[in-house]
Amino acid sequence: MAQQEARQRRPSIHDVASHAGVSAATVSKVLAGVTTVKPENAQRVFDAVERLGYRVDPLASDMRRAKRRIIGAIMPEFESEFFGSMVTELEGLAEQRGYTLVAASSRESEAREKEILARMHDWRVAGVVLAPVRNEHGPAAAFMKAHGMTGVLIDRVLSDDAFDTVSADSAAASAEVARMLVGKGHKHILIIGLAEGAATVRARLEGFRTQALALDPSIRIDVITSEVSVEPLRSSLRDYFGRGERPTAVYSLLLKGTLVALSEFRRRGWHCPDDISLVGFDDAEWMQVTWPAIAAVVQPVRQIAGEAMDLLFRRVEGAVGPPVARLESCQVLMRESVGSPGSGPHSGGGDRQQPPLS
Amino acid sequence: MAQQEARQRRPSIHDVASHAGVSAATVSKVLAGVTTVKPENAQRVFDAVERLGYRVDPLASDMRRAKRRIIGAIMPEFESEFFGSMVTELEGLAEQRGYTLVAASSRESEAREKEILARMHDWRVAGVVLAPVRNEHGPAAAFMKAHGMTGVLIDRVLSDDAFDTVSADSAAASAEVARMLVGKGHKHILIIGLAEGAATVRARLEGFRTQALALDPSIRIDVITSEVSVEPLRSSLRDYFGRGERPTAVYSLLLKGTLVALSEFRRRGWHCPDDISLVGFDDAEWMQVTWPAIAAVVQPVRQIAGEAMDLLFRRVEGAVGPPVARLESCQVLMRESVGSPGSGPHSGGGDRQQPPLS
DNA sequence: TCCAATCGATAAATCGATTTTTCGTTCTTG
DNA sequence: CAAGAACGAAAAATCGATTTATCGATTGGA
Repeated sequence: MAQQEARQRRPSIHDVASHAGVSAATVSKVLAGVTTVKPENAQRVFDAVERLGYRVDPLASDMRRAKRRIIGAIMPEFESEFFGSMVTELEGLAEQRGYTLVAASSRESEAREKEILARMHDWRVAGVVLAPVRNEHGPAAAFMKAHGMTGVLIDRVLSDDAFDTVSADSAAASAEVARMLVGKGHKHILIIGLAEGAATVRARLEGFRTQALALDPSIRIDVITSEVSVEPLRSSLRDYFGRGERPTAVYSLLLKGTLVALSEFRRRGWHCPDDISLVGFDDAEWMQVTWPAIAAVVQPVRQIAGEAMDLLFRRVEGAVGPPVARLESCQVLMRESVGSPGSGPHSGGGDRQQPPLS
Repeated sequence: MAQQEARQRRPSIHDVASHAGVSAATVSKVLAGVTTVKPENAQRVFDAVERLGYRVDPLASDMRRAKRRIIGAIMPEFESEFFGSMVTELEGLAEQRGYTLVAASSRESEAREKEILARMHDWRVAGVVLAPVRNEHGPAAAFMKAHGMTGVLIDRVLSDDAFDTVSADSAAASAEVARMLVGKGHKHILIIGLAEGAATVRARLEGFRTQALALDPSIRIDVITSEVSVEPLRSSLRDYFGRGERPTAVYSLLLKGTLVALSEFRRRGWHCPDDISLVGFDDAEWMQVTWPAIAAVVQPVRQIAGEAMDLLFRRVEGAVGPPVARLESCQVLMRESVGSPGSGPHSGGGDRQQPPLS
């Protein structure tokens, strides 16, 4: 392995050229695989490359093209397993195609989302994978449209008139949850969620409601949502239980809601599934080892990432035609947090409230 | 807001120059804030910039400098809260200084780590924040050294002779855990961990052991570690309990271990803290809402990221001198998973094993 | 033998900025 | 009033690669 001095300037294509006794243009062609180069010269170039440890500067190489070999990825956050593995997948797929992935977190802010997008536009990225904070109608997607950027929208999105979209099939998964809960005999179910404005969350809600009512029209479905953050949701939930409402099952439309529900159950000393059943949309590693294990809808991260990148590169390579909207199907994992109503030892218990624990 | 046609070429500095009736050099100077430009011309430049919606191309702007305004970040994975929020913090700090953060996951592979590093070297990044897979002696750090890259090592690292390092003060935190457990009367404690070769994990182990033995020389400390993945750890743990070993407390040196311990407890029908106490190094959102809440050592992500970036930029700006090794102190959060031995209703219970649940 | 076609490789233009050099004015000052 | 300093801005070089235009040499056919 050719090693060069540490603090020295890196060899450029001209250094390779002079070492090989050819011009820089020839070096470029050899490295690009052009066949109209005399084999002898090609060999000299390869030797010089090896000797100097030369590597193409991707930044300089990208200078001349209108679109650089960079893909931007914008996620609402990096802290969750879902978006974390999404970035990992996207990174691998971009890399496979010789592109560099630049990921940024919008931190659940639409304003920041747009700023990041503008910055990526400055970088002249070839394409963007955007997981919008809210939905496809936000300022970020509008910016992409206005500036003719190529991109794909994922996750909190259903379909768009300008961009391809890929997301989990929330409605189908929710319907399956509904079949499961109704099948177990639940007749009073609470649904909790955030940001009802997001199309997918609405799809999760409607998918559940439609299926549940189709199976049993007499079923009672309560819904608690909060527009902004988790804290209002927590207090709404506290009020709801405080009023004496006793659903036999809770379906949380998102991970944060599952956590809120669990902590509220704890405050009140309720146990799953004896006192109440719980299912959450979105799975996490801890949910299968905690006691009881929490039933969850597993999102197909790999499929979403793969499909998104396929669609994106198709567009990058110039594909035209109307945008497509892909739905990838989820898996519903039954776990111990779900039981039949009235079967547990504590069922029908009163307001055995415990003092707050922290 | 000046809006331009979507599919049109973006305006370059020359477009701005001709619109303003000056040279490109003057535009560059105005935008750089050089004061030797006639105010009238500066105004014309600003007007043209506004009218055309011009923005500097960061890639072209970086071409001339030896180090580009890019910071590379290499993490072992993106799926955990710890590294997820680390990336978020690093991204914000880089952005504040006008740099772009390019994050990549080594996926717990040292080979991949080195490849990514080579790619970042090709990009001529100004600096790298490397969270090594194993420790500071891996091939990645060697590569950085050999090529004279500037960088900071974080997390699974204690100190290095070439790079500044920043990590959580594992030893101090573990000592505090030891004081806590010994204080509660535990006399037989099991420690589980992965990759004992990692300096920090060893520090966690020794920090605990030293403090615990200092407080009570008669204490029994068992250690189960696995070099590679979690599965060997799981089976070792199963064997250990299967042999009839009954520690009253378990201290897990890392998050994955905490999950493994919890699931093994579940298999056996043991409950925290009645049957056994549990403390984990590294905290996660779910640990405070699960039942019982799991005691944990909280790592100072913000401080680590901030300190790492401070040190890195100091080096990027040319600071010399011997490398420093920073330790940021952790917080130990007591939660319900910890109790006194022998106080629970099930204590001393036999091998009440349940069948595997999945 | 001479002109044309072909092949291989080089010179030069290009990408979009920054930085150094050069140059023409204007302002001082002896 | 002329020489020199000071100032402002344009021209040109630069970064490292790619691509187009150009050029020389060889080969072919007429």
